[in-house]
Amino acid sequence: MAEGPRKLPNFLCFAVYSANLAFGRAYKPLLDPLGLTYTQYVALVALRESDDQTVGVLGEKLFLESNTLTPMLKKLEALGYIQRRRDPADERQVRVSLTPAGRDVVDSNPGDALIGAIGLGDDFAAVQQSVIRLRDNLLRAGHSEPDKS
Amino acid sequence: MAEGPRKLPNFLCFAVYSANLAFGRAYKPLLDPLGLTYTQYVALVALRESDDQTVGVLGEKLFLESNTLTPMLKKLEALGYIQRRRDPADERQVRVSLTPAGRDVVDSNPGDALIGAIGLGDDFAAVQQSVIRLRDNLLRAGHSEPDKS
DNA sequence: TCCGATTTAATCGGATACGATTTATATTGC
DNA sequence: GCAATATAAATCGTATCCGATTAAATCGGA
Repeated sequence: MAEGPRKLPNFLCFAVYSANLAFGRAYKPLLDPLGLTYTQYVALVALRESDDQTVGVLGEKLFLESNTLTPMLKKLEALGYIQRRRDPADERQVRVSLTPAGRDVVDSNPGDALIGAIGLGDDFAAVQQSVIRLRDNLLRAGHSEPDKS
Repeated sequence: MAEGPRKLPNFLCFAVYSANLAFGRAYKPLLDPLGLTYTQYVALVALRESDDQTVGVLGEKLFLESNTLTPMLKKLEALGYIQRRRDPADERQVRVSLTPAGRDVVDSNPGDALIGAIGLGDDFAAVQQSVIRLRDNLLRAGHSEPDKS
């Protein structure tokens, strides 16, 4: 996981870990006035894509499962930003949708205030693609690793 | 925070967020046999750099504070991987060092098993530097933002 | 000296993550 | 049609994160 000397700054995993912390802290002053946490905001962005998503489908997009999502979605419902209801056609599933208030909040794009702070310039898209590729490679490796051939 | 259409895959923050989740999941099978979590392992790497670091100095390296570190360090101490003791010259500070067992664990470089899974090839160093730059820019923006001139 | 301000770590409460289990519903095989 | 299986979400316990507060020790100025 590290290239040169085995110190923290040479660990790619630590760069990603600490960058994630930094994003959370940068978003906080933007989201606090809305009563939202960073993760809750990300969930609202995912919910903007379509109405009546199941918890499972939402979890695939967010790389989370119901153990994490259920409490968060209940909180977002209590805040009035989403609606949750059992699917009448399959009572096992819960369908989640933005309320008008939730759509207003997410459509205000509070993260735009950070675009200047990122400071990657023309590299923005390239870095984003690399991080996504890294993520997908790691997840793929994890899925197929239990293969002890 | 997003460039093109405002969907989750276009958010750099989400790429970083989900890549961090992916790292944690990729590390888990490597660290479970050692009884370590991902964050605990990162702390051990930071502790390898020098003996008798204070909680505060360690927190600067990890971008964490005592509210997060203290419970984690107590756990690492209970596992026998580190030693904690009050500094006799300044009883406010706690000095932390790896035990021989802790040094053995971290020197085994368990993360090396992931180098192949990352799959960034020659871009490894460039991506790492970009993510670090991104992190530092975000943190800098947060520190000076409370300036209401 | 001595008392207020500062510093350091620890504590506390709320919000994720996540493995493991549970509950409720749906599907399948016979 | 019904028991066995499978699936979806929820629940539970543990471990981070983090804002806010607390406790203890040190420092500093009059």
